[in-house]
Amino acid sequence: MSGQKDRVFSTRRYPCEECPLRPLPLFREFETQELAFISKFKKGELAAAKGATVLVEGSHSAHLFTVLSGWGFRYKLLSDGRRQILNYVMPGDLIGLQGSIMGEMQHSIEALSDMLLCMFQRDELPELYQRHPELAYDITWLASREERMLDENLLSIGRRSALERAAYLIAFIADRAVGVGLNGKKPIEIPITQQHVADTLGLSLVHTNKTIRKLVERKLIVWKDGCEVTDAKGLRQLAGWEGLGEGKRPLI
Amino acid sequence: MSGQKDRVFSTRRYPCEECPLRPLPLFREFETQELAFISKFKKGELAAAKGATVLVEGSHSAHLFTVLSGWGFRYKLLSDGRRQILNYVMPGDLIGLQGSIMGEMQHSIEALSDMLLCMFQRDELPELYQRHPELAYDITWLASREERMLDENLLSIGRRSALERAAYLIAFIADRAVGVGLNGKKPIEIPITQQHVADTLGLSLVHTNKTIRKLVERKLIVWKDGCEVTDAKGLRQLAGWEGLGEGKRPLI
DNA sequence: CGCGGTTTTGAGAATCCTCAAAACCAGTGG
DNA sequence: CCACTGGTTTTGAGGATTCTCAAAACCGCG
Repeated sequence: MSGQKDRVFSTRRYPCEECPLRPLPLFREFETQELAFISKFKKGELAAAKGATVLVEGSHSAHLFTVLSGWGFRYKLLSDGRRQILNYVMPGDLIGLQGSIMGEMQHSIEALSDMLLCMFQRDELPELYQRHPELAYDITWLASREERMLDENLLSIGRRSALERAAYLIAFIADRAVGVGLNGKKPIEIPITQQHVADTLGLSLVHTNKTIRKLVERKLIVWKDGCEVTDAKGLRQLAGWEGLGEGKRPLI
Repeated sequence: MSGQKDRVFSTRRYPCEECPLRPLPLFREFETQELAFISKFKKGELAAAKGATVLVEGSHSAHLFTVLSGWGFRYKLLSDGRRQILNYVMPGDLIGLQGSIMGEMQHSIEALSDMLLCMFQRDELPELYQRHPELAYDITWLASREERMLDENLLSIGRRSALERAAYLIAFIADRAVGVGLNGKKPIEIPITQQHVADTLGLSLVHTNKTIRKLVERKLIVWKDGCEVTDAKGLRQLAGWEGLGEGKRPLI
């Protein structure tokens, strides 16, 4: 289900000044000075292969990361192996902050596809707070955003039916994905298995399969090596969800 | 289920220097200088009566708060009225941060008991970030902590059985409550109804009742005008939960 | 061709839900 | 003091949802 190995550290820099993400309309403009600091803050890049564990629960990783490309997911395990996926991570997301701020990681992160990550040094975070209050504010902003997403997910798992839950999940991921330009072609393709969906929704694999089948019958999605979203509006409608309508956001 | 009214603003100050919470062993020591700033940051106090809505989803409240005394809960509603309680708030918790950082509140907060809240001005937050990086860091710390609690709750709702879920919830609340000295007598008394438990666990009221009854039969709790925890260890064991074992934490 | 991972299907069982009504209890007004 | 009220807890019963177990189908890959 996961591999610890497959990690490749590359010191070769993807210079922040030529960041492929930053030009996207989703992200706010940054001062040259801020950019310079971030560039200095960045210690290198980490390539994680599909299936690799990027961060492990219980560890005290010295790093935190911003996703440059690829997909991943955050999860927790119960002692008997039951798994709950907490959220998905995609380009622009800051990961490992919890561990950096509070010490120990309380969740794991696994790569859903090959990923490229910007690496930052945990112990330089205080310096960032000292010297760049706006960036500090941005980090809090990102933490609040994660909290907001978790609130939504909790609402969904707690109070929506299986079908609504599935529709919400896919609509939610699709919405985020288009924001960061992950839809190369028209329909967004989400590289997940039905086991991931089950572990996200808190359902069994069998029932998840039957639920997804209903979404396919309704022509809201196509399932083919992952999920292709064909009718995002229909999904939102089924879930009774407005969409996340985010404005500009920071990118560390 | 809630009342918008019952809010009493009192300008009378509970001076930060005589904060009843700060001396607790749970909270980290603060520099005189930091304390002075917080004291200036604090604009007054808000008394919320039991059942009052402290913050409403969709609003752009000009304030954020730290709970001085009393209990409350954060929740979200689906358009048809289904309610999900996201977390409980108790003394020392900072609330309304999401709204302050990101603009609009995306959840509501209701008082479970009479509450007393320290009021801060949202638009002075940037100044705090400018002038007191350590406090800024503390705020991020608190946001990360909330995220961590949500992760745990999500795991619980998604992957634990009804009985385990109930045990976890009560053990979790109890653990937090003893930390902030909410157990006047021996057994911790949690001022919630079974409807609250149901809306937290994502269960129906009827099934919640039957589940709680099992906990009572096992002599883990007593239900009498709310929940009295008689065997916290037993609850943790049933839930397969370690406890939160928090170290020192900040108090804004 | 065989293998492992993923999806699909069937069937019976457990969990959890809804509906409905009663019991209980503190507070209120007559 | 008592009847009434509203909120909360309890109980019963049938039904829907979701689960587990088991097996087959499918599919890319070596």
